[in-house]
Amino acid sequence: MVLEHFMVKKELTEAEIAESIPDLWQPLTQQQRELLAQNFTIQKYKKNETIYCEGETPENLMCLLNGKVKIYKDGVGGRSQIIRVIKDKEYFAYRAYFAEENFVTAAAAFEPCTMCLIPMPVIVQLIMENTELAMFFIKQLSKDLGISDERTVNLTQKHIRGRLAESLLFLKDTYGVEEDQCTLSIYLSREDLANLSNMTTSNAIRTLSNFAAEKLIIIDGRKIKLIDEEKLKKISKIG
Amino acid sequence: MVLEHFMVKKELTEAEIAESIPDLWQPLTQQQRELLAQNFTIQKYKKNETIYCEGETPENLMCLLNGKVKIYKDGVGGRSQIIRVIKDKEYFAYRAYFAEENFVTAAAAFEPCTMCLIPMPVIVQLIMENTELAMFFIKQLSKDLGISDERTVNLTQKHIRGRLAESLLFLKDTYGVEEDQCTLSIYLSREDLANLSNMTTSNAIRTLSNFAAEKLIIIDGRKIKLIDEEKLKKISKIG
DNA sequence: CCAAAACCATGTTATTAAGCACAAAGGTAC
DNA sequence: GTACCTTTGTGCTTAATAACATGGTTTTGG
Repeated sequence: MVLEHFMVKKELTEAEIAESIPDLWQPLTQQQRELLAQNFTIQKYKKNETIYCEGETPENLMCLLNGKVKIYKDGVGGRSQIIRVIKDKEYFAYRAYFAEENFVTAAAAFEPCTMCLIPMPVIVQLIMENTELAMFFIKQLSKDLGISDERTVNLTQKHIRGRLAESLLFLKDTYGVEEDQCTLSIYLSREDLANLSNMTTSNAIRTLSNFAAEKLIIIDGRKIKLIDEEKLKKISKIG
Repeated sequence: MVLEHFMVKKELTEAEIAESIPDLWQPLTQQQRELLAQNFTIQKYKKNETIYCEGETPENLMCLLNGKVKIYKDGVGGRSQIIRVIKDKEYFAYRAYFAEENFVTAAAAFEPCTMCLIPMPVIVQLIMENTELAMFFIKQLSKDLGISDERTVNLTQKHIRGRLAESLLFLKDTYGVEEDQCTLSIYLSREDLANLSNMTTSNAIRTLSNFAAEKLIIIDGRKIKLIDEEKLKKISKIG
């Protein structure tokens, strides 16, 4: 599947760039900002399009400007596991470069996405020149590692209901809700929900139906309303 | 359980320090080395002693000089999960400080251990002054994050035999073997082996016995000899 | 619009792993 | 040495989850 991207090396104003990637931009000197602006590319992806694959060599840091992205890993027997999800203004695709590895995960767009790309060598040069930027990445990686360790335990020790409840709450935290304050803003397939919660698609469907029967949620196709969040938290906590 | 440590702020020679923590030492200027040497403490822990607990506030970077350490997390229902293990010359206990969190894991000594402690504020100061050191931590965190992501999928998707086989091979890779080239250098309880492989102690015992019956390993108490490593790799791979 | 494909739902069965009970072996303290 | 506690080993039972089968429903693409 070969797909065309809009690959735009457009002359964005510095103000536009600054707003897109404030965490990266703010610590930089004027000279460093110019270097960054010269190496700043915008790229768009369609819904469900693959962004990168396991085994590929990382080249660019990516920052999601808008849309929703999943980072996942294909495990044994065709089962896929969603490792984390990316939302607006989050950076990704840089870990493997820093570790001097190829990607161990893949990334795909849940929805149409716009992101900006910056070549990793430029990022490394900026880190070398700018201590504050280095600390930004150290902090980001440290947080992600903590989350990953936490996730390992949650996915392995909690039971199905606990894992699904946790995923629903996680999706609310990450992508938020619509105007009614309870409909999740992301509409996932049952399969993605299963891959996020480490279970088979059948079990995601079944457990979701059970939650609906227990009036914890209301489901309408892919639209999910969280009704009894307290109860969901309890289910998530006890596993 | 309150225990006394040997807390030695001894005047180690610079050569001794350089040998203990080469990755940290090598990039530093003479002035930075002096700062580090002034803030360098040696501490010893007994077998099975707790090094830090979940929820505590991190204060020091630790480098294991000799011994073996487990980083683990207590999950639901008293089950414990070993997240990673530390060997000679590896750094740990710094992630939470960088992330500005309390520890989300705990650490304990598998065996009698000696380590050195360096206050995290000193480390941060050195990182701010020394780009090469910053890159060292970025790389280390990036590698650990990749390992953690990999581990999440292995622990969730592989079956019991695959997970145990993987743990045995992992222990060989990490801590090595004795002179006979096949006896694992680390003698773990069945419970630790279970916690490393995400299974109950009963299942670790049972599966280990099965491996022995299949002549893949020889067990003699806690001593484990890997006999048919190829077969173990195959079991680990197919899950 | 229609056909094909993908997705959702539900029931049934099979497999896997956990839980429990108990006995034997090994270590440790006194 | 003896008593006690921890660890290891085994068998059996039960619970949890995956796998499979089938039918309905929605979405997609021409």
